[in-house]
Amino acid sequence: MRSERLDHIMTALGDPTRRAILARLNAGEARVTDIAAPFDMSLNAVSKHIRLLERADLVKRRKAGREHYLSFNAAPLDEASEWIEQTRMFWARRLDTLECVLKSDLQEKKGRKK
Amino acid sequence: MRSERLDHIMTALGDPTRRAILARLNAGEARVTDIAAPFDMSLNAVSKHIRLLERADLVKRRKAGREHYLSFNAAPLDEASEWIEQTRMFWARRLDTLECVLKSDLQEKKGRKK
DNA sequence: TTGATATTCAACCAATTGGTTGAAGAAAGG
DNA sequence: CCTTTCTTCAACCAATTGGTTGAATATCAA
Repeated sequence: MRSERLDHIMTALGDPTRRAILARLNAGEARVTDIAAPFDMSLNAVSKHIRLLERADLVKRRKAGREHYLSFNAAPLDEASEWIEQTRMFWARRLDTLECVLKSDLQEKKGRKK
Repeated sequence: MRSERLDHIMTALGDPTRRAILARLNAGEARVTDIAAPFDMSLNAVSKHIRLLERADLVKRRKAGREHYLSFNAAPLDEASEWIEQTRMFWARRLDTLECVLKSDLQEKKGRKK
C-alpha cells in the first residue's frame, strides 16, 4: 500500500494546533514567530508542528534572510478530500439503494393488502 | 478549542491499516477475526486499530454471542469533509479572485495597446 | 565588531501509537 | 463436563508525537 502521502496529510490535520496554524495562514504568509505568538507553547513546539505540516506539503516555506515565510498549500487537501468523498459517496449510494428497497417493500405490502 | 472529535476522526484516517479496515467494511458487516485475517499482524493489533476507529465513531459494534460484528458508520466523515471543503473553497475562491485580477489586468493592457 | 533577532538543532521527557505475547472471559459444540 | 472459538485485557517494547530547555547558526543593525 503506497499511501504515505495520505497518511502524512491526515496525520497533519489530526491536531488542533496544526489546523489553527493553517487557519492562520488563510490570512496570508506569516513568519514562524508570528505564527507561534498566539499559542501557549514555545516557539520550538510550533516549529515542530510546522515541520509536520511541511512533511504533508500543506505548508510552503520561503526564506528571506533570517526570516522564514510560511504559506498554505491547498493541493494536498485534494487527496484527502478524494478519499473521503469517494467513501462517502459509496455509502450515500448504498443508503439510496436501501431506501429504494424499503420503499418497494412498502409498495409490495400495500399491493398485497389491497 | 473543542475539536476533539475531529482530532479523533483525522487521526483514525491517518493510518493505512485503518483505512483498509474501513474499505473492507464497505463489503458489509464483518467479525473482528474476519477483518484481521488479511493483515500481516496479530489479531490483537487489529483489535486495537478497531478501537481507534470506534473512538472516532467510524465503526459500530454489534455483539452476537461471542462474535462482534463491526460495521462502517459514515457520519463522522461529514465533519472531516466539512473542514476540508471549507478550507479548500476558501482557497479556490481566492484563486478565482486572483485569476480575475490577472484577467482584468490583461484586459487593461489590451485596452491601452489599442 | 558587537549585539539583538529569527530560526533550527540537540537532548531530554511524557503521552500516544503500533506492535508483540500471554493470559482471561464468554459463548458454542462436543 | 471439557475443549475450542472469539474476543478483550494486561504487560511489555519500539517508534512517533508533543512538549520542554539550552545551544548553535545565520542574518540584521548599530
